[in-house]
Amino acid sequence: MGLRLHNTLGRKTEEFKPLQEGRVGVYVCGPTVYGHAHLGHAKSYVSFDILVRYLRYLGFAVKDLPNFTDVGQLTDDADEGEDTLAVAAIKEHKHPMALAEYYTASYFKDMDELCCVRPDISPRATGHIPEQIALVKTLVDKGFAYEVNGSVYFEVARFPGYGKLSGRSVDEMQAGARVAVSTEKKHPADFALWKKAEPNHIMQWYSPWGWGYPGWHLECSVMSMKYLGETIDIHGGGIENQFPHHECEIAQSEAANGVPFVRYWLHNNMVTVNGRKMGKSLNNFINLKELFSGEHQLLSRPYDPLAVRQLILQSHYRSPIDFSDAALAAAQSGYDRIKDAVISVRKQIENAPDALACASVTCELDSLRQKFDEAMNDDLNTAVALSVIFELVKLANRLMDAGSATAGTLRAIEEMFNTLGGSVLGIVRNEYSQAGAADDALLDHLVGMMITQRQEARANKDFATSDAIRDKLLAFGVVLEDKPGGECTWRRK
RNA sequence: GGCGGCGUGGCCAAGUGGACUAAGGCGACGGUUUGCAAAACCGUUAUUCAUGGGUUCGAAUCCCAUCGCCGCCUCCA
Repeated sequence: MGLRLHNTLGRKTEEFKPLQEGRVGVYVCGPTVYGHAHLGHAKSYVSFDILVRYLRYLGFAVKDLPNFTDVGQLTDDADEGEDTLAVAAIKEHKHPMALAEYYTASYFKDMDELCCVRPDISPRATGHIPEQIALVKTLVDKGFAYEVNGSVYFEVARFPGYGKLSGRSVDEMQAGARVAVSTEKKHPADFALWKKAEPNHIMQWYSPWGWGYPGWHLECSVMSMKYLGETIDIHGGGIENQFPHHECEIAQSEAANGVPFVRYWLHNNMVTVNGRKMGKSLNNFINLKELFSGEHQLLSRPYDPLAVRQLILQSHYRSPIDFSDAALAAAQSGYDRIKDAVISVRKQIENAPDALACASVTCELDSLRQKFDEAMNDDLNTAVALSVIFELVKLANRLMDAGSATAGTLRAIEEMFNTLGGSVLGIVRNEYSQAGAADDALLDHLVGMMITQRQEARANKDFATSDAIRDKLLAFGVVLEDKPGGECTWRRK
């Protein structure tokens, strides 16, 4: 059985078959760059990073396309709606484009820390204004949209499929409408394709309807169409965007093109912090820089970015995840265990007897890989896939404890760590800054001197001195470990 | 008001009709090792899956009810 994905359109887990054999286009709704990336971004983009990595592991040529929203989206549907980017720009006394640039760089830095692979293309909304205008024109020409007073609205009543993704009907929404209805619209559910700009609006472009700026949902339709085609394989995003954002994307795209817009809709669930929705006003808002530095009142310590990644992978992307200091600490411990095992395996390869891999181990590795593939094929069950990595850790440690592993065996294990833990899950690095590494040569010598002193003290049964040396080094983050043969090794804490 | 989801050991979490006498991680406890540690390994840690009914030969998994929690419906991942 190949890869099966849960398709929000239809709410079923289906066999994944791309439109073109061997090639997959993935569009992911990216961030609005008016602030630093936070835990929610981490969950979403790690989830879709895993999708892309796994598709590549399966041999697909993947075109990966998360966008940046750098023209502010409206905060509400009314005429006086404010533009989030413009509001942030005014607060920070910067041009919106400078702001977008700054936070785009910040976003990439954080995603690099989380080991998310860089996208093939990161299209910006402001770079696609002519295309957006063209799409609005098409929709007007085809009778799906109407102009009122310099703004253009999509007429939902003309598109019968509206609501098929989110399972809502236009009538229900009208009944539950909490937003003041714009007087310009024919129907409350109609949404803006193009908005007329007031003279003081900073970001505006000239269009057939006068000066204005694009509506909320247009960029995703336009950019996915431009780079991936009229029908795309996979569109991902946060579950909160299911409605109205994705529903509107479908309406615009399908009305304009007359073909299905997206074949598989994937939505990741939300994060909570200590069991509550994360929000700026709730005093539980944690961004990634705070998480990595530990500088936040809800955190007891800094966390390794990959420990955060591991925590995300420990639950399913469609389940909500609760971030708490305890959960992060537990993930950090587990992550350290994997990291230590990988480092040990790599170190031991040089000293191990030079012989081929042991057949029984090869056999065990095969079954682990099979278990891993089955888990990932089942709608990207990373929790089970990660458990395979822990089984690999146990196997590796057991073999190293026994001291009989050949270089071939250890290389086979390392290869599994690199492929499954590294290439697919992204929690195993190619290199760790550790004892013996080139950039640590000086440190290795210095710690080596301390170890020699301590060994002398131990030989004289001067344990007060030997323990003092160990404690002092620990205070600097250097852990000493005595091995059975009397040898002592060190590692970073 | 409408829509959706969740409740599994001390904590996180997978499993969603039979191989479940419930994976994995964290933690705790005991053992091996150690001068003592650390790390690693071995073992123990849920007869039970919010509660009460029901369907079934069989239910953590399906149905109904009750309680509790969360999210979306407004820019948001």
